[in-house]
Amino acid sequence: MSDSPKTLLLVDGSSYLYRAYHALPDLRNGEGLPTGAIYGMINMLRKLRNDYPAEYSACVFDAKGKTFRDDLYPAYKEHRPSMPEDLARQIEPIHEAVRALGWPIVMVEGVEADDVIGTLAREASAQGVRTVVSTGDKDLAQLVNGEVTLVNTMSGEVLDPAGVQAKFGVPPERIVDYLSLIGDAVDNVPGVPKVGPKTAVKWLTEHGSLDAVMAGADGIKGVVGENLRKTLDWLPMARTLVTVKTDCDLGAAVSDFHSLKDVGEDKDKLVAFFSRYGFKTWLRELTGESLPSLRAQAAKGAGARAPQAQGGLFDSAPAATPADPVPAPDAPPAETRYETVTTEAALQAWLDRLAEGALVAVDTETTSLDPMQARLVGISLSLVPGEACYIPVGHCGPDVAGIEQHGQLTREFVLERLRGWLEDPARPKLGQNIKYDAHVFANHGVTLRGIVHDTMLQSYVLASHRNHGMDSLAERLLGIKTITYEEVCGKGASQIGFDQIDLARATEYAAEDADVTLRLHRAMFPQLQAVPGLEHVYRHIEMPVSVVLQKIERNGVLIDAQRLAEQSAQLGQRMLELEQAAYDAAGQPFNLGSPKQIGEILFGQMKLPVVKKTASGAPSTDEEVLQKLAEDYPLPKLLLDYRGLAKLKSTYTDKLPKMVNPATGRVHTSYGQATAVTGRLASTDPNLQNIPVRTEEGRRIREAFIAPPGRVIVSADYSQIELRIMAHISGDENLLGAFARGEDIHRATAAEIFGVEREAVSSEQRRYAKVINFGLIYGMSAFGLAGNLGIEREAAKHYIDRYFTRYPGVARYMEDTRQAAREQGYVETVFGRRLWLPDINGGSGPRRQAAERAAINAPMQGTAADLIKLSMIAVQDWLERDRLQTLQIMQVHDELVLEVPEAELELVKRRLPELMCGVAELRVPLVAEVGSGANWEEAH
DNA sequence: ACTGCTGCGTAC
DNA sequence: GACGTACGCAGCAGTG
Repeated sequence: MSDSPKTLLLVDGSSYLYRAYHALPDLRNGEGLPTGAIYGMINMLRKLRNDYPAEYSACVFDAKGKTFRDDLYPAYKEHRPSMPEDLARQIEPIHEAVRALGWPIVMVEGVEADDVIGTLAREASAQGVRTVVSTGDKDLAQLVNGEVTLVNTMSGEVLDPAGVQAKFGVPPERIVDYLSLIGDAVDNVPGVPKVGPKTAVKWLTEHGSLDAVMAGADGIKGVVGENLRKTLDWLPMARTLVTVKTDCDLGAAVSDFHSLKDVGEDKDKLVAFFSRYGFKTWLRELTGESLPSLRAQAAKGAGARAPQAQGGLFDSAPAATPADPVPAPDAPPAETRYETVTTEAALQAWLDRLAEGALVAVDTETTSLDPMQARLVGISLSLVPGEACYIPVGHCGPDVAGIEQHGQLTREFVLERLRGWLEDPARPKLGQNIKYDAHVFANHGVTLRGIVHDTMLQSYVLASHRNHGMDSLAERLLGIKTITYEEVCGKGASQIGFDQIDLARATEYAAEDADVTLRLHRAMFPQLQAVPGLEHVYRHIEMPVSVVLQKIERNGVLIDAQRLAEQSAQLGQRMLELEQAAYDAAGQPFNLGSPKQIGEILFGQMKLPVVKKTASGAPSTDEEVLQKLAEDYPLPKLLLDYRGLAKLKSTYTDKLPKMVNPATGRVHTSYGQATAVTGRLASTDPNLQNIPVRTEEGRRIREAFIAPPGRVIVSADYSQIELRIMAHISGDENLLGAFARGEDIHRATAAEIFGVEREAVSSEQRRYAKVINFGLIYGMSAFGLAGNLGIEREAAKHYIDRYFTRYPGVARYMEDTRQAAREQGYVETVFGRRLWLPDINGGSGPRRQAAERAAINAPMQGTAADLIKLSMIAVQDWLERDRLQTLQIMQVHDELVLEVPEAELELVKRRLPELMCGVAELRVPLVAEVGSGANWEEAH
């Protein structure tokens, strides 16, 4: 063994092509040519060159031509989809780039890349040269030994013999056996049916080798044993196919690996290439245009950033929506100065700048996406576009006392120095979804105050139907391709925490976020100010409610987990009984949770009539269908009952206890404030806006939403809010009159439609009227109404006509709204919130009709959302002003739920509905109904 | 194992 | 195609 063995670096180019193509977004250069795979490939080769200095290297690609495997097994790689067009167009450019970077390319006709790599690695080993193989393909793990290592450049994973053992459960020399057993679906090489990684490892561990497994096949029980015996004849062929050859004839061109030397970059070619494909950052590096020193320092050794967008990237905005400002195509790249703050002096310098009182963009990096669990890893700040700092406080390793550790200031020290500014309501702050950052600071005992702007909410108010993520906003409005979190931390199983990222790379990413947030504000806020209604919604509804939402989320709600567990047990018991009954009715067991299997039983075996089909053409088994079939057969009813119980158990009684935060003992939902296009909130993790209420069974879940001792739950909901808004907007005299007189609105509607006195309305008639009233809000057609009521379409049309005759203002409103939507491209709420409808003119028939229904619904749903948001702001303001102990804990679209000390109960029950009804003066009275109790069910 | 889609069902 | 806005479950197919 030599003191310094030489290294051969082999890149499995073919496997990386696909991975780079799929992993990266659809990048294109100025000519519209796809460049994502090219970019990924160059990036990867540069990184490899840096990480693994090698005396010899090559990039290996598959070549044309049949291989020995095709001859042995004609079905080899059959069914594999052909290469996507956009990738195929990048192959030639990739070869060109690889050559320009100085890498030898090896392609041998009739030999797969894997076999080329195997052969070269073996030759190298024979001559005492180490080999590093860079690949994303697990099959090559069979090549690993003392001299050959595998590296997955995209995940950073390095596999030596111990690594292979750890990853696969078998050593490298058993990988071939392992692959033979499980097969390779991608290459269309079958293994033993029903044998996956687990079974393969188990067998190989027990018997030692594939040969031994085959020899002992008779002793293996069960279906898998049966399958193994059936496959015995095939397995030798499978082994041959999955074995990488190490003795190929590579021809004269690559007679041995000594010829595989890096010839160095061809700068002229690279310059031409980078400019042709629009890789501006790399171009700048090559042509020596220096970057600002701090920026360059931050970028050192961390790979280049993605190329800048050049115009082809911008999705074309629907004609009717506001045009995004697009930067001039030849605008010079913005210069950036990003600083990593790791000393007391540097922190003080930033504190001095903060003291000047300008608007500051704030962003936090953390350990978790869960806002209540996230721990602070670093803070970034920006006061001037292009300039930002990153203050790391939690990178690598546990906390220790003092003001400095791991080359960073400690979290306690930084937060104490920043606390005065962070908590000062007079120091204006800006963020992108700053509600999240407020939670993070709160997790460390710091109350973020002075939140005046949020770019996510600006985007939402300007165009609620578009994306509001920072990366897409930056691209759309600034023409900047930002570093994504995924690029920094990876994704899926290989994702690592931000605290693991080195400070230079972390600064690049985090400081950019603060910088970009500030720049986005400067791009969007003037647009908001240009439309008074939008500025009003932003300033007086969205920004203040954001602060309230953060408090509500933090308050959380107390859950009686014990009670839910009991319910789960009962539900599970009854499900078992239903399951058995269903098996008996069907004559065989099947998965009751699988619509597909239900369909096979009902419509395949039992030949029941197909009532309707799903979107994909399969026979539907939804509630409506089962309901109908249940009239004539017993099984559908069992399935219906089972489904109802399964839903309750899986979604609610099992799930909610798992969502209890261990630190607070309560459930903390997150309200999405920029999710629903109409202005409504959305609740996630868990969704507390769809807790059952309609059935007796479901309502029991609400009994588990409780108050702690000495407190009660109070709930107040707006009565008929959307119909009231319809009356207000339409100005229909008849409808306004009914509300003014405080009538039961469905009864009044029934009296009008059926032409009877209020007192003479039957419950059936009232039910019809209720369905019609709801249908109107949703823009329902005669067809829909007929389906819903189970009546003829003609009859439904008759009722609708009758309705519009009695409420002509409503008919006028519907038509006016469609008209306005077509002319303006948007509709508005009473408070000026806009909903853009790109399909209202441009869309195809069905899409345009859907847009028309959305146009009719949005002003009502959106105004209701505006009203309850104003209520939440007013209620929170009142509670804090009067220093009450009452907490707001939930919002469910037209309902507010509070947790109230008994001493404040009477006050809250009186004042809460007053506040809710007083937030706006409409042409109809607003009515809120309030209730209280030991749990949500009692209060509702 | 992970991802994304389908089918279904819950809320207002 | 036919009723608007959401979230999330289990199953399942495709992919690594």
